[in-house]
Amino acid sequence: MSTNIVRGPYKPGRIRAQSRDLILQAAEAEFACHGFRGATMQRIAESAKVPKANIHYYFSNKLGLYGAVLENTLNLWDTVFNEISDHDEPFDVLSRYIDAKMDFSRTHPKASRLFAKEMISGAPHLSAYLQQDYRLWFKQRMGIFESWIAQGKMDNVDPAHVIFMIWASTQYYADFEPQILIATDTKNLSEQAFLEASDSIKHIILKGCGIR
Amino acid sequence: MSTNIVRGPYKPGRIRAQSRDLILQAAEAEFACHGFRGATMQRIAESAKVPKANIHYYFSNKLGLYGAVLENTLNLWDTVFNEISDHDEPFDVLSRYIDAKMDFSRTHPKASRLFAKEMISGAPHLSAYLQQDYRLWFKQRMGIFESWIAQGKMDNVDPAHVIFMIWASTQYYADFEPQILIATDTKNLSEQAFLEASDSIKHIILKGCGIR
DNA sequence: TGAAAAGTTGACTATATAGACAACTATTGA
DNA sequence: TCAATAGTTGTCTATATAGTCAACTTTTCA
Repeated sequence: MSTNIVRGPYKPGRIRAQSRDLILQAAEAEFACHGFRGATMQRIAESAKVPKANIHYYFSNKLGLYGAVLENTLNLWDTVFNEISDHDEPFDVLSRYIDAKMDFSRTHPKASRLFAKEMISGAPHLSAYLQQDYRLWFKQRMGIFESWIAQGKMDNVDPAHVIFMIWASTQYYADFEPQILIATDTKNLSEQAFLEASDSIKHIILKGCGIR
Repeated sequence: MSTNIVRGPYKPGRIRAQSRDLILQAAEAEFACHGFRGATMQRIAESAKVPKANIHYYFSNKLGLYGAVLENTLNLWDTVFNEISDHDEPFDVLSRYIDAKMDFSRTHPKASRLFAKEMISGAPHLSAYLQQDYRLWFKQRMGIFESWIAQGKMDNVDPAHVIFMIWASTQYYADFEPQILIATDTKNLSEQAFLEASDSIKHIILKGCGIR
């Protein structure tokens, strides 16, 4: 006797590759929370509400999925930070940059955490991507800072450390949210809280670098 | 015919629980790199150069081992930061605190990363530990800052954000080392590099808060 | 309209992993 | 001295996981 296989309902009509996005979103959350090795395809599938086999229809394997998520995240990163225009005055440029980074932490905490996990793990999958463009971007910004210092527009502080402080301080509100919530005894970080944090960081960085 | 089991050499004479420390160290590195779920007992065993079964002799299970590593790390944390004495002058107190945190990042990067991974994952195993003492410590420090502000010894910046900036900036040099190495195009962070970073952070934080 | 392509699905397989276990060796201490 | 205890080790088992597969349904387009 041949047993007819009983299946769940076939879900049609998702416009082309909508499933792909569902999977990418679920994967982003799962990888951000548990890292590459800690994440499981099963949990990603459940979270995306698709069968696990469906993931393998869209992505070659776990590493391929992870790569796609990382690429997605880096693109997001770029589009946000390319909007920063090169004003001449350090006060304006840094104010805008800090606001933009802080806004990114608020609106894309999972992307920030994914990036952080990858870095803490030694950036095994990311280092290839970053080698080229990243250093160039960094060197250019360093140059701008140095010209500001030469023009007496800011104190003689190593620009690298200034940039690291900005990155560290702004990403902290996304990556270490639990620590902040515990310390401040609150349930979640409001948009208001982010704005206040942004103001404090701007005050300290700008004044601390002697920029006015 | 009974086959005699061939075994590797029995390694005797390790003074009591020396193996335990070997395992704890290996586990710290593995958990710091891959997180709780991404770490495997097999890799920890290989890294510690003991058979996997030996781990289960000292620790009940994977979660027990993780808990022991976390507890170890937290104790380390405490002993380092309890050395900070309560000077009256904010300049001295914050200078010493930043130096101490920075030194911790340099000498215990794995502990810092383990802590970071746990936080980014939502602190599932840690939140219970932190609830009690942590908030108290934080509130006390906040109070000190507020008295400084009232005495006109520093600008009126929300103390919470100042503390977060210090934590973020100092931990960054341990947690995001790969990013720093890529950006600055260097092989590793020397003690000299840490000292320079510490000086930059102190300059910006102290001046930025109007402390002199 | 109908065959081919695109997309979905449950079941399956091979492997990796956490943990249990029994057999062993060294150490202790009465 | 010798039995009890502490510590070490290879093997085994149950389960979890990544990835495969063939059967299915819908969509596309000539």
